Amino acid sequence: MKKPEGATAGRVTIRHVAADAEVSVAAVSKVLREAYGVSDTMRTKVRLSMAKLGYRPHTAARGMRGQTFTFGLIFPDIRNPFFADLLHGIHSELEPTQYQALLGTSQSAETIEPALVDSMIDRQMDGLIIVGAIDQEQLSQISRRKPLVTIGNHDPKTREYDTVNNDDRAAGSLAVRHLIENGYRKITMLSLLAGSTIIWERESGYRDEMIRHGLGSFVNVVAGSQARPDVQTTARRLLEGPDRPDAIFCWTDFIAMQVIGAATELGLRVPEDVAIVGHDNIQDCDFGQNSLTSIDQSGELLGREAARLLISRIRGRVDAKHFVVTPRIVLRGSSRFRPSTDVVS
Amino acid sequence: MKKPEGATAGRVTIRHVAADAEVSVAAVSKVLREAYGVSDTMRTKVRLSMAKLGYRPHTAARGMRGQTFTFGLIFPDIRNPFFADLLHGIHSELEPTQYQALLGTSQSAETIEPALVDSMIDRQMDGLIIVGAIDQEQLSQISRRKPLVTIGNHDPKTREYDTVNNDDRAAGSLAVRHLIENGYRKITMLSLLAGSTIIWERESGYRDEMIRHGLGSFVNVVAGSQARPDVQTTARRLLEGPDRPDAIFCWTDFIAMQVIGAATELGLRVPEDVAIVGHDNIQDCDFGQNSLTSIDQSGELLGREAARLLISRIRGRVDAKHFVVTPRIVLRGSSRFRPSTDVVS
DNA sequence: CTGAAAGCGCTTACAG
DNA sequence: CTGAAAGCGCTTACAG
Repeated sequence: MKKPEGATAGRVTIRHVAADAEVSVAAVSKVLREAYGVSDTMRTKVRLSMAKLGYRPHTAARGMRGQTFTFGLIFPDIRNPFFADLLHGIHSELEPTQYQALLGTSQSAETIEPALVDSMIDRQMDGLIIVGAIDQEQLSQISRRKPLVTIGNHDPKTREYDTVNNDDRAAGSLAVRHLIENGYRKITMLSLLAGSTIIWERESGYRDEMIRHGLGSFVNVVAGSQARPDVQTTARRLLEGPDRPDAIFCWTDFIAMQVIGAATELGLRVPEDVAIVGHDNIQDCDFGQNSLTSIDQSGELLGREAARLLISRIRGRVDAKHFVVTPRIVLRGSSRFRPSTDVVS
Repeated sequence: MKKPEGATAGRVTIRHVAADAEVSVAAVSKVLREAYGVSDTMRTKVRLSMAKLGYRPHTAARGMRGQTFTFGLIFPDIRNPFFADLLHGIHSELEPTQYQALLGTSQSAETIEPALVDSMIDRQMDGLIIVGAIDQEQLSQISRRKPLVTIGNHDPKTREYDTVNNDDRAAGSLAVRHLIENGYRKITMLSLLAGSTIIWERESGYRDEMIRHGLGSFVNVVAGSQARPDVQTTARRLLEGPDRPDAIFCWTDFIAMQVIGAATELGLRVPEDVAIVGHDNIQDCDFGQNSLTSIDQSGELLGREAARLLISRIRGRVDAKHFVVTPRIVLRGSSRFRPSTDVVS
């Protein structure tokens, strides 16, 4: 009585249902899977017995032969609040289905651990959604083993898996255009070292837009790590340097917040002395006293779409889909005013 | 070739390992489980073959008879950033083990859906960690089916499951004591409607400490929902009312941030006109321009401890453990100054 | 349309 | 210490 109960103690199985409905075990299985070739009468009988006995399918047993109805989610890091939006989107898409998501996160924000992928495959996930930086070769290998959808990995040519992305190039342009319209010129981009395709896209969007406006000589991409102390150092160097930018476009809000913090500590006013634009439009952007202009890429939408694609892929689709969502900019206090310019003009 | 591969295509099983090591299937299973009664020679042989063949245990198959090595995590809502801390703690504790966590979240922040619990049980989770409000009767039922640890549910008398908690009573006291020391008197608590044990504890900590300092007549607990519009309404009513409190202790940072936002919009200065203290000490407390005094309950520590308890419970412990962590207060700008008092004294 | 039987990859008594 | 065999709860050809 004190012993842990066996996994199957008292469990109602399809065998019980079959007996109760006076049909074969195979018939029950077919009803369960909504498979072809069951008469209406039989289906009704079986459904009735299932309800009556409170039958619940045993996922592990199903997983032995078929599907586990479980998706593996691989996130690089849960602490970036943007991922909460993604997760929310995935969950809401899955909610009406029988699928559920298993989330695994790396301890490091920089890479995806192969061990995590293996562990998901061991657990017979029906499919995988991988978020973040991981090399194409690895993805290609994974896709041969499991249906795969990536988020935040631009690879529009691949035919092996689906991709879901923000139009990151447009995001870079959007940030620059907004800043220019508000009179900023010396616009620096704070980017990520050891970046991924999304970073490169954002960088080139930034660069192209600067050049388009004749500001090629101000193009300056400073790349650092995501570690908090590093960000502080980089931000301070940038803000205290002889040639302080008048605006900084940060590759993610998380970093932008820290840059604002550093600027404030240095006695600089945002946006009067330096404007800041972030990316992701996380909830914190207008939380408390924060007011950060940011590019919204709708994590929720990206998550929903990824879940949708994975389901359709599991259902048999084999051609690759590449979903891109167009970002929009959300204007807030961190970039709104440009007094010096206003005064001049 | 275009068909989805069977779950077991080309898989290396214990049968292959057994053949390669020239031992029985049962022997391989024993080595795998580090079970009793295998000679060193045999263990070595088997391990060698496992490595050589790249054997990986099939979780679903193990789940049919024994453990799945997977924990089910049930969170009320992923969007409160405090949960990221919990998750992080759980993950870091599990990392060196063979256990993995499956996270399920409710769409509603208020309650745990029973369907979620069922789904976890169907998936043969070895144990469950449930975070947040859920009634004791339901918990008691669940604990009869699965090893269970709760976080954020005070029930020190139960013998059926483990609990991991912040000392929420101390938290309430701590907030009040700090505010009083800084000269605040009219301290209101913003609490949660349809609360849980943690809320009640915080409320009584607040109340007791107020009374202890002879401020019983200022005791005022205002309870609202977590929905954003509601919070705005409640905050505004409180701040615009005839009898504005000079300090507000909010049951969670998430709410505190919104109260600060509302105060700022109303032209009130924080902390000069009204001090704010939150609870959870989430990362956002000193993110960007935020500077929120908050009670730190170390989500990471709570998460780690919950994971540790669940493992030991699965390993056979049957007596209930109740872990309580003592909170500390982290002082920041939102409650630091009390000019009017300073001037008077 | 319906069902008997084999089998998925493990674990667990049980016998040697 | 070691292994043969039954069985966990399903699904999947296959035969009727």
